[in-house]
Amino acid sequence: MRSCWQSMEGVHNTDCFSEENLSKLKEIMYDHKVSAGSYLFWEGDSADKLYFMNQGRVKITKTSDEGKSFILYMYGQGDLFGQLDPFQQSVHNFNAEVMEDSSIGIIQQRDLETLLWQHGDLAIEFMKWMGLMHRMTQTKFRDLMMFGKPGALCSTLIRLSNSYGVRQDNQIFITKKLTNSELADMIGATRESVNRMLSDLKKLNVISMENNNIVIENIDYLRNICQCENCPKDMCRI
Amino acid sequence: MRSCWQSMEGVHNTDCFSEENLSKLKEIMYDHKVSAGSYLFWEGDSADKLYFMNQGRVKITKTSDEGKSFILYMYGQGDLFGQLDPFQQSVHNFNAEVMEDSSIGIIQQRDLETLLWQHGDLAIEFMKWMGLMHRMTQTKFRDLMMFGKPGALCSTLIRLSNSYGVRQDNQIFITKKLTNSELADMIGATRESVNRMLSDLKKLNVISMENNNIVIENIDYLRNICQCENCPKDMCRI
DNA sequence: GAAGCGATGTGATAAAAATCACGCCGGCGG
DNA sequence: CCGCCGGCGTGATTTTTATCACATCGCTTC
Repeated sequence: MRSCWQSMEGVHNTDCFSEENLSKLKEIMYDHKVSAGSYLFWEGDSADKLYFMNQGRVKITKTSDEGKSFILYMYGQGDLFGQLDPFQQSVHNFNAEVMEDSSIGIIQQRDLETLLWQHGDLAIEFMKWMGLMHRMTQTKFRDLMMFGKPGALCSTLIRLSNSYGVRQDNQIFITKKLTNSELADMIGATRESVNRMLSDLKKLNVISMENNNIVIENIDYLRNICQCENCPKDMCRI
Repeated sequence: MRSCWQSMEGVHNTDCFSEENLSKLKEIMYDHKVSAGSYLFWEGDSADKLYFMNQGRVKITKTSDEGKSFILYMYGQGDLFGQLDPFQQSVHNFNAEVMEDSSIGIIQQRDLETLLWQHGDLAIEFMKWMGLMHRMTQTKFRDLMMFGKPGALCSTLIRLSNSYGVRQDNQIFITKKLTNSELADMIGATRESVNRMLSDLKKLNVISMENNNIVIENIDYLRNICQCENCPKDMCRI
């Protein structure tokens, strides 16, 4: 029962899997509890696992020599991720930092490979999923490169609304708190710049704050800034 | 016979395929000649083909409302590309513009799907390839976001050297001519900025020009600027 | 060989974004 | 209740990058 709060979730990055195949994947998972601040993997670690978020939040990051960090993705409940190359021994290029105490299902590469060999239709859905994730990366790349920092921020707010938004009337509540520094690291800007851009958006009544959560009041304004093309919601994510 | 010119090519984005499987793919291709300036597909077109470059060059681009354009990829001989989601009806987010008269093998989605169903090992190699392409996008994304425009340019020069470089002694000749505007569109900068950055690199003897081709004289300098981690060459491409 | 054209080179200036330097607020632990 | 700390807000300044405005160069074309 949803009452007046209609969640925009239910859109996950695993929507390309059938119920049946998703549960096949779940059968080969081993559940782990991991606590905020720990790391699932570090760059350089061998990439031989997939991760499924039952609960919690994880960010995929990269840190430069000077200590600046960049958040490539943020994953929440229902998301599947990992450096995704089945049948390949490769190495992580990014870090996976646990942001909140989380419950995560871990799939071993060899178990996945066995399953993919056994079930052709799962293999096909897996390819769909890989393709979807790649397109997500590509469209984010475009948004962050082409429209300046304001465009990058607006794109990120729209993506947050698809990943974590709950709609009420014409407002969208972003149900995860994010610091300005985190937002900055998601778009390759500084905390101060993000702060000023958010202030401007507040002045224009494009967004507002409700006990430290961002509320989107005018998503069309955001869409306009980053020339949003209304991509499918399972692709336009954080 | 290579004599003193040792090509760095032979590294292609299809290296994850076995000879046998690559020739299976070639069997279902239909060869087309396309001329410079034409488009293989436009954003919005349905994405139901794969393309294999026999000869020539294609760039994948996006144009903003104000007319600025961004080059996401450039593909040359031996490269396979396309919006890559088998078993999915999706739509292109980018344009594919033919840069030189080209000979391109086109694979229809349904032919690919049949082949993938028939040959499990090809499906597996196809997944490897998809994963490799995604990692290429991710690492480029990182390079272009984290190290300023000079870092983005240096990363691009390194990637060009992996895609089109020929090594002689300590020099690497980039065998494709690129205008400063093209370089600019690859890194989200302006022609003038690229021009000034290239001038600086020339003054430092990091690069030189040999009849309008870039020659890399000191790749370590470039690596340092973009904190290059010496990723596998089949991943670190344009 | 003059005109036209696309590409390069470069100064001057403007805009965008980062950096530096604080003050402030709210929660938390002693 | 006080001190501390992490996060926020905001001016002033600097750095980075884009914009504008031309000059030049090499090539093609008539």
